[in-house]
Amino acid sequence: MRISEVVKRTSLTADTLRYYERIGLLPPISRTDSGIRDYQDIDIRRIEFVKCMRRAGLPVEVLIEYYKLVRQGDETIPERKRILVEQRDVLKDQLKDLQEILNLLEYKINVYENIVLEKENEIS
Amino acid sequence: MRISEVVKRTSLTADTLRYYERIGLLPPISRTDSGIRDYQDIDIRRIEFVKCMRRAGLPVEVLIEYYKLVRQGDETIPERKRILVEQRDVLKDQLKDLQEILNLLEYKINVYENIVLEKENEIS
DNA sequence: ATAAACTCTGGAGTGTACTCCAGGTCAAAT
DNA sequence: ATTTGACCTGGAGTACACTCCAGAGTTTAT
Repeated sequence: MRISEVVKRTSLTADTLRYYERIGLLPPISRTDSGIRDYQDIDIRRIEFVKCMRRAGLPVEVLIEYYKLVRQGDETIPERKRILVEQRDVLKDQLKDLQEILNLLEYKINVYENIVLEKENEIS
Repeated sequence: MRISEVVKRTSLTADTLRYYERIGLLPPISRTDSGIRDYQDIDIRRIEFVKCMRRAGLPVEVLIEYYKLVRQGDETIPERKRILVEQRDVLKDQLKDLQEILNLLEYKINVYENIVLEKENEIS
């Protein structure tokens, strides 16, 4: 499928898709005879995984490293696992952090809510 | 207290603290006669809140806007509350997202774990 | 067959949030 | 009194992750 189709499916931009390929975050995509990119389903799955990990804050550099290991074959599985475990732990910490911040926000919102209510009482 | 003390307490850098003041994310900090910053406890509390909101991904611009509203007095309370509520909702979505990504990571790690175990069985 | 729409490359530009000077002043210790 | 270390300002530089061209070729619809 052509790049515009991938744009629709992944909601990444064509520029981003080409950029990812350029920096080695995606493999060289197969081309038609005239040189136009022809994405396969497997490419889409990889793009989705990349998208997902990026949303989780995993730096592009780490993902490139990860796929370099994938290309090197099965003996890199422990190293790949290490990367994922590390990222999981980062994510876990982040999740805990965000939960606390969420609580703080709820508290602050509540404070404002009460101030507004008090003002309304003063008026009446 | 001087900036080095604030660095210790908040683990922000001196450059960042001065930068935050420059862009109006912190108020002008009081100075000694010779022009050296002399932070108060209230400044620390504000810095902590800023730090917290930054970790949650709230853009610096939004925080500046928020403190602009604080300076304008009580009639901006509903608007301030709106900002916090908006950020809370963003955070909630993000939290859900991250939870899903965490699950995906756990799954992937498990897959690798199983591959490693299978290999060990082959050997024995 | 020709206009309109899509795709290509390589390189430059953008936004966000710092981070790092240079060149100078100030404070504390010897 | 002078060395050492902390602090000051204004401005330039950096890192990351895109994002946006210009100029050229390709495909599709009329």
